[in-house]
Amino acid sequence: MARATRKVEILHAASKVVSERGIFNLTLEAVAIEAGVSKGGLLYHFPSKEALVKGMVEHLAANYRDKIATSVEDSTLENGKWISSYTDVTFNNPYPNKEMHAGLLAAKAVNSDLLDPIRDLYNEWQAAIEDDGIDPVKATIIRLATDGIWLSELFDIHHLGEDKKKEIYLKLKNWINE
Amino acid sequence: MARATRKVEILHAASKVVSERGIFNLTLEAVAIEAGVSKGGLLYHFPSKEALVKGMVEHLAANYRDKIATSVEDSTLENGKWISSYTDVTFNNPYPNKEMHAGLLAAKAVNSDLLDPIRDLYNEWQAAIEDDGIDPVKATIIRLATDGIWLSELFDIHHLGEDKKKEIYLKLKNWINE
DNA sequence: GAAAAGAAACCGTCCAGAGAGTATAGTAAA
DNA sequence: TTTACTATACTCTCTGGACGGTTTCTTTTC
Repeated sequence: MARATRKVEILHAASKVVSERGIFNLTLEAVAIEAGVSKGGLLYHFPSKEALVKGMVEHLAANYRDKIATSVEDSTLENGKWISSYTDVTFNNPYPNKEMHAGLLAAKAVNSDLLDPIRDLYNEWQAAIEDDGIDPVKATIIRLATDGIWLSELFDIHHLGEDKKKEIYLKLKNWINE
Repeated sequence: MARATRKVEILHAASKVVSERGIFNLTLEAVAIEAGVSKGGLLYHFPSKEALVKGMVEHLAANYRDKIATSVEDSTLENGKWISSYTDVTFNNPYPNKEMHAGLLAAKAVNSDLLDPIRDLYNEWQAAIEDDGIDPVKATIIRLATDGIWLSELFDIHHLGEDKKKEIYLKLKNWINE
């Protein structure tokens, strides 16, 4: 309805196509149909496929950044705000992760330069994590372990059960304030 | 020359194409040229694109499994053989990782079922790691952290410097025997 | 405040190019 | 004779993007 919404709807549709049908099915027509828009309408908003994927990445990067930033602001911790927020959001927010998966795969496939917004994100977070009031090596390991779960979910390679995942989450969180 | 070699050469060529030019350039013709084989010759060995990607995944899975198995056999550790080997191989072996990246991306793009050999690998390793004589949660976290580095290298998102990477490696290795 | 004008947000078709896979005829070596 | 190819040509399908509409909103003018 509102105008900004349509673009976002299209981006969600694109993510959905990638998630459910794979990158090779990320065609303009498939996205248009999924979004309930004609091909012409899609191209009005995103003049090329690359522009569409760029939109996906930028959108999810902004989204993810906000989530983490909000979590950091709400944190009452003395030390380890950033790493704690990163772990919380990434472990407990299946939605942005799904979009992230689709966006990453699409960008990697279409044009690696499109990953720049993600690179910026990671540079910011890595810097914050290393200046988070706790041992930077420890903090980085916690981040990496969090990303490790991500990798296996992205490729659907190995799923730790929910219980094991929780154990790991708790151990990591606990380690922050050790 | 030898018959088994040609197939392997083609698989390497395919990985190279994916690594250097992205998944969308993984065409039969591109692989054939890269491998120094005609398109007909390529199709003689791999009758379809899917068969080619299947070959890639199976080859790298076998390769990776061997590397880890050899490392485990050579290990003199009482406890933590598996997790230690996994970390060693993954940190210090850029070659199988590059192939792994290409194979994963190609399989994910073409047909997720092709990832089954990787799933088998991970199931085996996860089982071994949980029965490795050390706290299974700790061992799993070490594995995940190792995979985390992987993720960022796969997407070329963020590179810890070699020095930081080494610090992390040492801390993880040290943690095994703590 | 109604009508006209213009911009924004779409729709639907067409086409050129590319790539997967087929077909086929031939070659070299073991 | 079989295996392991080369080389070329051809079919068939799909897809990105161009293009020329049409409708809906917004603003201006009288």
